[in-house]
Amino acid sequence: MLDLHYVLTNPQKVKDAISSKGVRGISSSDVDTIITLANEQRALVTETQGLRTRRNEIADTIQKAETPEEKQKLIAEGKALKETLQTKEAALTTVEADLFKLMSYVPNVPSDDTPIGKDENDNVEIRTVGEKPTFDFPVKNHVELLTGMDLADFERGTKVSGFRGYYLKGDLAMLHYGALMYAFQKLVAKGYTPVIPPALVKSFTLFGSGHHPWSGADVYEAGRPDIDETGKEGEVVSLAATAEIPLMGMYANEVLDGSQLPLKMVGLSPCYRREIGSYSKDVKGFYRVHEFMKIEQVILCHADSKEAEEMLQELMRNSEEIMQDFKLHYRVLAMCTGDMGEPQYKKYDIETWMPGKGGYGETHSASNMSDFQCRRNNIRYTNKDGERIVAYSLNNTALASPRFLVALVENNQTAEGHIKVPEVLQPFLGKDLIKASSAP
RNA sequence: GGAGAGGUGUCUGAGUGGUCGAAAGAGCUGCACUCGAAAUGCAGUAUACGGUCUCCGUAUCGAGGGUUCGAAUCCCUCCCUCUCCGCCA
Repeated sequence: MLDLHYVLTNPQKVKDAISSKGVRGISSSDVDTIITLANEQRALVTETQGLRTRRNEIADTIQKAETPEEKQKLIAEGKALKETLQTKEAALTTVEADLFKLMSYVPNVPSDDTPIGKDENDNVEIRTVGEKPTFDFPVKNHVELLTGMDLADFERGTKVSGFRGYYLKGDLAMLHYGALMYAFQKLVAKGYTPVIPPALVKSFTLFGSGHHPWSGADVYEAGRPDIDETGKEGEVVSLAATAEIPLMGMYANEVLDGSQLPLKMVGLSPCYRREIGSYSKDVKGFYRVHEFMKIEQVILCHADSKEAEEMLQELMRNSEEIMQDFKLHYRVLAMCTGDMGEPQYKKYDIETWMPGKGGYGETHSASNMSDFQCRRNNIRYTNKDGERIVAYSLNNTALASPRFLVALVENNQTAEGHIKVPEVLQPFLGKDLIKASSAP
């Protein structure tokens, strides 16, 4: 959510953001509606407050009334005033609801250094790190490789879980958790607070993170646990698509001590995505699945664009180090306006080389949200002067598995059909090579 | 799943229709006293919003709705917490 005052004073920037991001659910002309509604809202607030002032005066003087006639007169005025007030309050409620609905669709305004563009083709490559590996034998994609080694089972995964279901087995299961643990430990060593957050979350958290209202159907609704005998349903909880959601919700409606910021967290959680808009995309293998594990970094920092930029670069360094530790080749892209999503102020993706498809695949996504999420979640901090300021938030993937395994196993396959284990992960498996015959 | 108790400011805790944004105590801040500290005394100490913005107003006593000229207080619905029993990884 943007600050209403910002929208009122920078309508053109907001309109530009709506069109350059291609935001759903709102058009540039709605910004003018917002301005109109905001003016109406303020007028109605002033008016209702005046009416309430008079109501309170009446209530105050009514007992001091000298004569019954005077008292009756005041009661009559109070009754009439109550009706007027109710009408005005109803009007105000409507205006505020309309205003809130439009405001909830207003995207964040992208940073000045964000490339303007329509879709992923307009993203800008910032750097590449490492070398594309060369193979003197025909490379297999991870599906062929892992199915052949009996380390992954997509057929039974689909039998049990449905479309995009999978099993990780044997050394691959160990590699999965070993890599996650490696990344988790690395971030903890860097001073990030490790957090295992709930994956079942209330709706406000999805609004707070900026997933709602745009992502609606892509979120699994996990049910209504407090359904009663009359069939009346309680509050819906959803399966979080990322730990970012519960980690942002964690401090909702709280005022933090400014001297404690930046607050750095690393969350490990299962993630659930319906992938509604991606039915026909990446249907094979681990690249796009409905449930996976992810280690996510989240930072809450001061409302300072310089500090936020430093934090974004730190988040990038952390994730890149992990990829470098795994000896994987990747590139960093600056996301263009059309590909960055509504809540983002600035966003980078890391795409890792995947020999099986002969191309890069997104493995990390880093965002500076400015105060967009914190305003929706009402997360503030007190500064040195005791003022309450809406905080800034940032996040980046540390490691998402099994997607990253696509890159890891494909890049480390050998002519003999084995998979080399990166040195840093060897302690988790107790071996440096996963042999084709080693799977049960 | 069964039974009971309760949700008031930073905390403890009074308050059962108007004089209550809310007693009292604690805490915190400032001042005084002191070589300094403790103790003591005095004063201040919620948040959000609106305005004619060093001041005034409005709202907030778990949330929402209702009754009333007027609600922390009465009524309804919901949420949450705690205790005991049962079940359970």
